[in-house]
Formats: sequence, C-alpha cells, structure tokens
Amino acid sequence: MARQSFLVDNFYYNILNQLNTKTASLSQAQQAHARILKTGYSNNTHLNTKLLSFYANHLCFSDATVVLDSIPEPDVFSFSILISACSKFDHFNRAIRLLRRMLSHGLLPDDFVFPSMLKACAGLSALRTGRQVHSLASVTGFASDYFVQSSLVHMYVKCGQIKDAYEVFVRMTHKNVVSWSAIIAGYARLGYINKAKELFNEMRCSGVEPNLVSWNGLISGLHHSGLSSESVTVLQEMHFQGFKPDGTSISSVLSAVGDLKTLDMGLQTHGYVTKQGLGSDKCVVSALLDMYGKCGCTLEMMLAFDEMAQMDLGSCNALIAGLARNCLVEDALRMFRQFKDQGIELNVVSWTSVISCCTQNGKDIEALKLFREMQVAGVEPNSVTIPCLLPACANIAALMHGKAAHCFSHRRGISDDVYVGSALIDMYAKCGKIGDAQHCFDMMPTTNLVCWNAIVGGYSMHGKAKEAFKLFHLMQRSGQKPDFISFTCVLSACSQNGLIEEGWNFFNSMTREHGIEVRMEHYACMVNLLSRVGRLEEAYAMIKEMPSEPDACVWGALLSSCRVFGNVSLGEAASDKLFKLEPSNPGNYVLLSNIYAAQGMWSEVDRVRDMMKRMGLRKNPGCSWIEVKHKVHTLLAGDKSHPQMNQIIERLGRVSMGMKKLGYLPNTKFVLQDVEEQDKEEILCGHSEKLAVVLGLLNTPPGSPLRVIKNLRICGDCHVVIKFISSFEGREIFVRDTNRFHHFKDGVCSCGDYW
DNA sequence: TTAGGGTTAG
Repeated sequence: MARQSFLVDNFYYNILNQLNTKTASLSQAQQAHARILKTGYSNNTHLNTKLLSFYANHLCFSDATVVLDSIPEPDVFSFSILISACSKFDHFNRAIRLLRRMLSHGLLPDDFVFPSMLKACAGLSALRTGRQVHSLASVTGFASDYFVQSSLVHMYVKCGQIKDAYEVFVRMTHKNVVSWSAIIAGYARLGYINKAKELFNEMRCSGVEPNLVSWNGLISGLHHSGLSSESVTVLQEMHFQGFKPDGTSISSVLSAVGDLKTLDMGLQTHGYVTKQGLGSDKCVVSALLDMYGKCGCTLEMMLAFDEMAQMDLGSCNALIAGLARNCLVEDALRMFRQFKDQGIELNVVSWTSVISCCTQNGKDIEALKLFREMQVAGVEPNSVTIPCLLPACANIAALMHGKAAHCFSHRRGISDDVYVGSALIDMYAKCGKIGDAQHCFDMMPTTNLVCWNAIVGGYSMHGKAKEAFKLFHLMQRSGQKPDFISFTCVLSACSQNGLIEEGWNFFNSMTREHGIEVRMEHYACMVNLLSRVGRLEEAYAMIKEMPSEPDACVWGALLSSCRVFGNVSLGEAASDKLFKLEPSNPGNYVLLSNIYAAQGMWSEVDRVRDMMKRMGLRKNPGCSWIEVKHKVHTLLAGDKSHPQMNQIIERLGRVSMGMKKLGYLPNTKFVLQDVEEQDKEEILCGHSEKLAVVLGLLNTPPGSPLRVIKNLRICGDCHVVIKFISSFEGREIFVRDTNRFHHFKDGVCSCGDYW
C-alpha cells in the first residue's frame, strides 16, 4: 500500500514537473497529457488545471479545449484560466465563446473573469457584448471591483463610447494612474484634446503623478485621432518635464511625423533613435520605415531597412507598404516574393498589404490570386483583409468571389465589422445587386459614416435617387452627420436623374447647414447635372465662378453634354482646357470629334485626328464607327433624305474599311441593317476609352427615351460598365476580355471562369 | 488567471 502511494506520488510529481510552464516543451506536455489519460488520472482537478494552464499559455487552444471538455464539472477557475489566456493573447472571439459556454453551465464570472472579458470586448470593439458584460457585472456585484471598473473604462473607450467611459470613471472611488491614463488616452484618441489635457492636469492636482504610460497614452491618442502635430508637441512637453521618450513614445511620434510629412523632424527623430540606442526596438524600426515611406523618401527607407540589425517581419511589412504607398507596385510585389522565398513567415499584415497594393493599382486579378495563395499558405484573412480584397471583386464584377468573401466573413464572425460591412455593400452595389447591398446594411449591428455612405452611394450608383435621399435623411435622423462623401453620393444621384431642384438644395445646404466645404467633386456633380439637362451655359457659368481651377472631371462633364446637345462652341472651350489638363487622354479628342461629326464638320474632325496623330495617340476606328453610326441614327430618325446622308455613308464606308484592315467586323451594310432593326444593335469595341464613347451614346438627356440596346459587347474596363448597370435594366449585357466573361441580365451578373 | 501606452494592412 505504502509502495503504491509512493508510486502515485512519484507519477504525480513527474507529471507536474513535465507541465512546468517555464521549462516544459509542448511535446513534453502532450506526453504528460497522454500519460494522464492512459493512467486514469483525467479526473484529477490539479492535473487538469495544470494542463489547461500550460496549453492556454502556449496558445494551444484546441488542446486546452479538449482538456476542458474532459472535465465532468468544470468550475469558474478552469474557465477563467482559459478565458484570461485567450484575452492575453488576443484570441478575443474565443474568450467570448468561452464565457457563453461558462454561462450555459450555470457558472457566473468572478472578479478575475470580468476584466479578461472586458478586454476581449475592447479588442473587438464589441460594444453590445461589452454592455452585456457590464450588466452582468452589476447584477453579480462585481461592477464596483477596482479592476473591473478600470477594464470598463478601457472597454468603453475602445468602443468609442467616451461618455459611458467617463461615467464609470467618475464613479470610481479610488482612481489610480492606470484608470486616469485610460480615460485620458480615450479622450485624446477621440480627438477631445482640451478635455484630455484638462484631465491630465486634474490627475496631477488629485495627487496622482503621470508616468511614462500616461504621457504615451496622450501622445498615441492624439496621433490616432488625426491630431498628429499635437502629439509631437506633447512629446516635446513630456521631454521638457523630464520624461525621456522611450520606444513607445518614439514609435507613435514617428508615425505622426510621417502623417505630417515633416521630414526634418523625422530625420531628427531618427538621430534620437540612434543616439538612445532604440534602433534595436522592432516597432521603432517599423515606424521609421513607415515615416520615410510616408515622406516619399523610398531610398532612405530602403537604406534604413538594409541597416536593420535583425530581420523583422513588421519592418518587412512596413517596407512593402512604403513601396506600395509610393506607387512602386512592382517593387512591392518583388520584395514580397523575395521575403516569401527567403522563408520569412509572412503574416496577415504582409498578405493584406500586398493584396491592397494590387487592388489600389488596378491589379484586381492579381489581388484575387494572392488571396487564394494566402489561404493555401494557411494565413487566416481578417477584418482588414476582406475590405482590401472586396474592391477587386467589385472592380471586375467578380460576384462569385465577392460572395465567397462574404460567406468567409460570416463564418469567421467578422461580417459585423463596419469596414467589412461597408465593403460588402459597395461590392454588391457595383456588381448590380443593390438588394443584397441593402440586406448587408440591414444586418449590420452597428453602423458608422462609412456604412451609410456605402449604401447611399450604392443607390446613387444605381440611379435610384429616391432611395438614396431617403437613406441620406435616415442617416441624419439616426444621429450620423453626413460628410463630403455623403454629399457627393446624393449630388451624383441628382445628376444622374436630372433633379435640378434637389441638386441645388443639397449643394447649398452643404456649407450653410452642415459646414462642409464644397470640393471639386461636388462642383463636378453640379456641372454634370446642369449640363445633362441641357443647361450648358449655366454649367459653364458655374465653372467660371469656381474658387479653384476646375479639374478634368468638371470639364469632362461639360464636354460630354456638349456632344449630346451639339454645342460646338462650349465643346471647343471645354476641349481646350481638357487638352491642357489631359493631353494624352484620347477620350477627350474623341468627344470633340463626335461633336464635329454630329454637325457634319468633317474638316474639323480631320483636324482633331491630326492633333491626335501629333500627340502620338491612335484613334480607334471603333470610335469613328460609333461616331458615324450615331449620326446615321440621328438622321434616319428625322429626315432620311438628309442632304448630308451620302457624305455620311461615304465616310462610314471609309471608316469601315479602316476597321476591316484592323480586324474589326462592321461594314456599311451591316450598320445600315442595324439601324433599321435597332433592337438588335450590337456594339463592339476594344479598349476602355472606347467604352466611354459607348456609354456616351447611352448618356441621353433625362426624360428622353433611352435607345434599346439588346446586346452590348464590350472589351475593356468593366468597372465603368457596372456603374451603369441600372441604365441597362431589362437588357442583356456581355462584358468580355481575354480572361473572363460576364453576363448581365436584369441586373444580375454571372461570370465565366477566371483561370 | 485580472486593469492603462507603440509600428506595419482598411
């Protein structure tokens, strides 16, 4: 008996020794686990607790869950070990799932579980769950616990609910430097600089001296709220007060300096980093690269990267982002591949950076390929990756890929994220599925400005002005103030629908009622609106009164309508400006040429062609064909015995010959047949600039009937087409290029295989 | 096993 007891004790201590968190390896722990199961010790509370703790602190959450599952009646302590580890290592969703499980066992959290739970809610910005945890803490009497209160302040701050945070804070009977720092950082993070500074002084008056963390909280808070120059000032003040900036202070400030693009200060800070020996701090180095990248100093950035003492993933990511930021797309992709080939374990930030780089530079297919590669590499996309990927789906109308990303977000529990939700709304709207966009919006538990703008913009894109206005007003009633983007959306809806009165109301209320400065895009919408209804002179007057020099969008809007309404003189005026602003854009020349063609001014058409030749631009024969065909349409609709008819048909023949040489299909006969049977009209063109012409054909004045186009086959810039889907309601549209095929019918898009 | 500050992706 005594011998057996000795063996048991020996076994027990051996196992405990094997589970010593500091010295044991994972395989040792797994061996110990196997021995426990084999020898029937799986009911031993002490051993199970040790195992749980080991697995949880080594991030082996699935093994830890197996242990928890094996405990017949797990107690609060078992749960709290796992929950606190999940919180500590940022596995916040898992922590919340565990709390729910714990509650289902009839167990209530204690003063150890509550802070971990609140940290998880803070990390996820999960306000609703955070409030539930707060209620539970009140009911169970833990809401007055010192640690719980500090965690509550932090949770509300991270969820952007500063009033709730302050309410908890003022009720705290014992405020220490931790709670003070949390509330100060909170106010600073939300941009309340005066309140943050006031609280900072109040803390000192109450006898609590700020520490380095308090200062750093203020600095980073100000930077995050966009008050970068204030954050630099606070750093200087902190230095003056005798606090030596550490790596944390410098990382924040370097990021702020980058935003301010104050290279001088960046160089000085770099000097401080070297002098203080902070160059081995990984965050500081990443921030340094980021600063150089933001200041456009890619060479200095590369140099700083090469000088790095130790290879660091964060710095690799900062380098990729810096190259991408400076439009060095190929370099960014090359570095990414190089890091991968070197065996550096790229993380979600690396993959997201490079995907975002592709999406923002027109490499949509590449972005989708990288996303797939990322998943094959076993890197889990997150709530930042999805909003970076979705624009690629939207740009090429890859609805199936978009839907897959939606399902993925749903499975991973990130579809509630405001950025994911907004990107989904935008993707569905651009793929012609406004109903699905609305559904996504309706399903969002919390909405912010970005979500509202996405849905208002979606309806606007679809030409559904009434719905766009309704949501715009609903947004304001819900307490969300509109910004300049919201106004661009509603003004765009007005311009698409020729709603002059509403357009002026929105335009005038922007500054008067909302204090929002009118930007170039708002003027472009108004000029577009006025010109599309034929008020070309008014549009021109507005352009002349603009406070800043109009850009190509503004002049382009006028020129397009000049073509529609056949206004030669204004068209020439707009073209003159556009030729200076965009000398290499063939679309502008084509539009002017169209205006001349519509008037039978063929010598002028030739003059434009010569201009293009001189600029080295090739006018695609497809444009000429459309241009002439348009003229034939117009004439046949009116007087078939028009005196210019022969001239036009002759020209059409010449154009057709030119097209034939280049492998284009139509000939005179075909076109004339086509004119007689307008329902069978088919337009073929090659590149995106021609697409503008095709769309221009459809861009008839509001109120006039749109010509019916049954089949529209376009090769090129699909994104532009998708924006116009609403105009094609009830029609079939084919969008093709060498890699893919899209078919739109009744606003529904189906795509062919990509690769 | 519990609370506050940092860089790189939107």
